[in-house]
Amino acid sequence: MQDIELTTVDCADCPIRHRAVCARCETDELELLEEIKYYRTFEAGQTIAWTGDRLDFVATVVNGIATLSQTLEDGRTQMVGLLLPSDFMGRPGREMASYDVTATTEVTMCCFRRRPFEELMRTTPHIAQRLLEMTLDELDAAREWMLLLGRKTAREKIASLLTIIARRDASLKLDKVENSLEFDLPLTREAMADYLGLTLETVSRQVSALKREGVIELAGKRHISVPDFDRLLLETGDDTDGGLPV
Amino acid sequence: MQDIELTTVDCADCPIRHRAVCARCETDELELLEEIKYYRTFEAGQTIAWTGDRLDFVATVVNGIATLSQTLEDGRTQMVGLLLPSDFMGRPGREMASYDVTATTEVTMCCFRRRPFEELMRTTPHIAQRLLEMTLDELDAAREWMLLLGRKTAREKIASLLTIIARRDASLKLDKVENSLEFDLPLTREAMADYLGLTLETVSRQVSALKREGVIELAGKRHISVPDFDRLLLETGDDTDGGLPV
DNA sequence: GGAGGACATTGATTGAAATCAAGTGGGCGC
DNA sequence: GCGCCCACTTGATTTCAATCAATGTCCTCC
Repeated sequence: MQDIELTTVDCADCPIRHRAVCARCETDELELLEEIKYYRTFEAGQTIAWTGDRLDFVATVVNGIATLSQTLEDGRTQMVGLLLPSDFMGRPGREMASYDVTATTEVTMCCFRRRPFEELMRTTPHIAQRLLEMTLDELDAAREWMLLLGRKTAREKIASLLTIIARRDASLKLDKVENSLEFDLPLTREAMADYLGLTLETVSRQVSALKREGVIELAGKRHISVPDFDRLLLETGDDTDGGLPV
Repeated sequence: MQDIELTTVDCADCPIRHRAVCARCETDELELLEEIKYYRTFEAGQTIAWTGDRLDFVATVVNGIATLSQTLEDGRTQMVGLLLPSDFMGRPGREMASYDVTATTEVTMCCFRRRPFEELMRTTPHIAQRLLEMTLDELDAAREWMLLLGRKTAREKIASLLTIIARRDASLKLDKVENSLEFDLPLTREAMADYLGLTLETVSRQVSALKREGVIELAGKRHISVPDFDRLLLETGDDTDGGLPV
């Protein structure tokens, strides 16, 4: 758990200022946060917390990718969440980590000591409001993942994961979602397998199959290009229509 | 969606007063809620909301059981949540239902029109605080379910479901959790299958297998008794130790 | 009391993904 | 440049759960 103390960045210049738990804060509220925040960096592969560890801070991912995962006695593991920039880690009111948290890439986190943060939540409704909103979104995402884990085929799972990564990537780059796009996979085949409830061999086979059939193209192991995004969407098994109101 | 208007019960007499979204409210705050609340009853089997429906209320389950489920284009369905007494339904700030909500038994709900409720959340931090807490708990439950869906065997899934129902039942009855206990299954085999990401035949086979091996005993289709709860726990694949801090 | 239907069990067979087992290929250190 | 390691691919086989197909068992309603 050795890590590097970083120069603290001014909240006003923070790249995720408008999406993180502090999104709704006014300038004066930001100043309060600014006082209790500190940065930490974790290397790729490093464990940020183990299930059951005492965790004295909560944090926002500033950049990099981390995973949340759970493990059964005999070692079977399931990833239960992906922490991307602006995502929040830790639970106010809880002393211990509920999941294993691992840095997939190098990760920088904006940390707050838990006690002062809990106190701020009480006095600053904007923080609690935003956290509720983010938690509700995460719950929706977890439930969508339940549908994938419980009912989708291996091929649909892969297509769904690629879709999600492609969308997120496009939104970060502020590209409009064109029908063709490309991106890098931030996960190993094994991490993909842990996310999708598959084995790494099955992941590899399905990626190969999608490539063979021209749904995706590979450059190296990790760079994917999708010539026809609608075609990929068709492979996810999801409703194709957006589900807009009547 | 036809339903029966019930005589409104005084919040102070409400059986779930201390566990629901209103748990933290003071007497004066309860009075505000009291003004905007109304009861609705849904029959067993009735659909409370379809995904994408406009939903002008949020609600707390007072009694009965309802399910949240999602469906793929071709009809495969996955249950993503179980609403038990005191659980909250609907999302402040969202107009449409995100899931199909179905009454499994007869269900009574304590409803609040969405707009006034959202307004109350803004002015009454105790409600927002409690809702955040409940949402975080649901997120934990959803993630535990992801582990089950992604990595457990059919037998482990059944054992896990029985464990959860047994525990909840014991907590409702205020029994101390003895090593032997009994309860009724509130779900059909099909609903169990939808929850566990299995087919109803597999559910039936695994229940039969656990019975054959003496892990459980059946009286009728739905009444289960567990002679040795630890034995059942062993079948869930979960860590046996409670995961207490070091 | 019997017909009909919903819910459940059980059996036979198939099939998708896991498992077991070699390989391949690229990056890195020496 | 060589070898090694790691991430990944591919192949052969097994296995668990799905699927297809009968029954069985209540329960309700005439």
